[in-house]
Amino acid sequence: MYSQSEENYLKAIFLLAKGTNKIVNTNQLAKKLQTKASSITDMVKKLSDKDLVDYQKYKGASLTKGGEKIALSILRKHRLWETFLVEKLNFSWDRVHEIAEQLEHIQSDELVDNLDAFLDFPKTDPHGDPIPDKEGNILHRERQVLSTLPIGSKVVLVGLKNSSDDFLRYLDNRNLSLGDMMEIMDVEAYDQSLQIKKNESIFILSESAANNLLVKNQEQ
Amino acid sequence: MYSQSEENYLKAIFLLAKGTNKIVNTNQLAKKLQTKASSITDMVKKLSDKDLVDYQKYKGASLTKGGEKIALSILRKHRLWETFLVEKLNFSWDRVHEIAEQLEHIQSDELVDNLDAFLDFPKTDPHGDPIPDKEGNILHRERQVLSTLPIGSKVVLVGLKNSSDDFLRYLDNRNLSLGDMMEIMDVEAYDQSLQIKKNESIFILSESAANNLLVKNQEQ
DNA sequence: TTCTATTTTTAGATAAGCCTAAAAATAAAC
DNA sequence: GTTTATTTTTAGGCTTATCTAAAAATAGAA
Repeated sequence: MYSQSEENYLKAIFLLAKGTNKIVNTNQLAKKLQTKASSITDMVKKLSDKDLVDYQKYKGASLTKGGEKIALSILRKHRLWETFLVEKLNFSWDRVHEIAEQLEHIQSDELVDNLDAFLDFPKTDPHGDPIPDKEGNILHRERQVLSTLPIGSKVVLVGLKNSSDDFLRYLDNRNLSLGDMMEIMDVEAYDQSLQIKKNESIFILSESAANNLLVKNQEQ
Repeated sequence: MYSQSEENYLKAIFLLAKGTNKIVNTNQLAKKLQTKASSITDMVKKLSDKDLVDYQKYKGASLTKGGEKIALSILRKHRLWETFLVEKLNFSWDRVHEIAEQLEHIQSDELVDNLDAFLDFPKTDPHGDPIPDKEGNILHRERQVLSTLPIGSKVVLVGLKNSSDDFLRYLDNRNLSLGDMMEIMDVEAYDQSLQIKKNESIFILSESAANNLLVKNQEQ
């Protein structure tokens, strides 16, 4: 099939384009893939020859239908494995990314389907990101960035814009997990920090944290 | 750490030497690894430089302590994953080898330990082969080849000398699984086939099948 | 023991995926 | 609208793991 490298490039393009067909440029990819710009050019050309990306010299690359299909299947595997690691093997959510980066390249449709069933067909991974189904359909739930909401909003934490290990541990230290109910009590005019009420206790979130938390209304 | 190829070579040497420190020769390895003899020579030299095998030109290779340690850790992962696939993901025992060949190369000690615990520290894999522990200790259970036992022996099926998919399906078709109690009723002088009683029903096993079945006495 | 057959090694080549350094194209600044 | 800075591509090289074909060593047969 496709090599691990090819799969990683396709996934990176997908994630940088955020699911749209936006063009992703060489330097962005080099940064994401921790490699040199010249390596990106080489591989993107190769992927273009295989009709997995559309590539225009000096402009950048975007996924074709075929490339997107592969990217979605890798993402599906990554997120299913992350779910497995957290739910079945008791990993904390900040320890699973690296291992899932390896597991996502295991080739066996039957394995993925059986894993999906074993996990009872989860819709999102431990970080709240949607898991594409077998056909590559991905659920886009209504999600808003916490920092954009007005005082008085009652919300549920459903996802993270940024899932860096540091941020995940920051949330752990504040006892914040997906599914938590919260209310915005106040916003500090000076630094945009938020006063949050959760289970009758009140704590402070920095602006930057609030920029990375995705929530939905409690009523929905 | 070590590349997938290196790991595969070390595992192949271990399996061909059957756990002893016997010397394995180039052609054997080439056949096992589905590659050319010249490739074997190249890699074995490389492993020798890294002190993972002892290599003598034109003689063959055997594992050093260090090489054996790695081989055992790969074998441990392979057999744990096979157990996972059969027990948790409902794979049949003839479909797991190929997938475990991929999974055995995933690098994470924590993953292996957590998987081991999740499976409740199994001692053998679905084919009856012993699973090395974390330190590389491997349990050698008393196991005898069925065809070597006398008429009247009452035994339990505990392992397979040969785990080819064809043989596994042969056993499935005869409803034979590990743990089954059997009694040798008769041996045909002409072709050494065995008359076996299991749960009050009688069936015939060919000599070649009996050569590949490992059993222990029921009393043990 | 000498000749033949088999096994193993060497030498040189290839493909994938990466690199560095230099050249070319594009974007930004004045 | 030049000039300067940045981005991207090209050219050539390296490493890993493989291969083929030829040479060397070992094993088997007469």
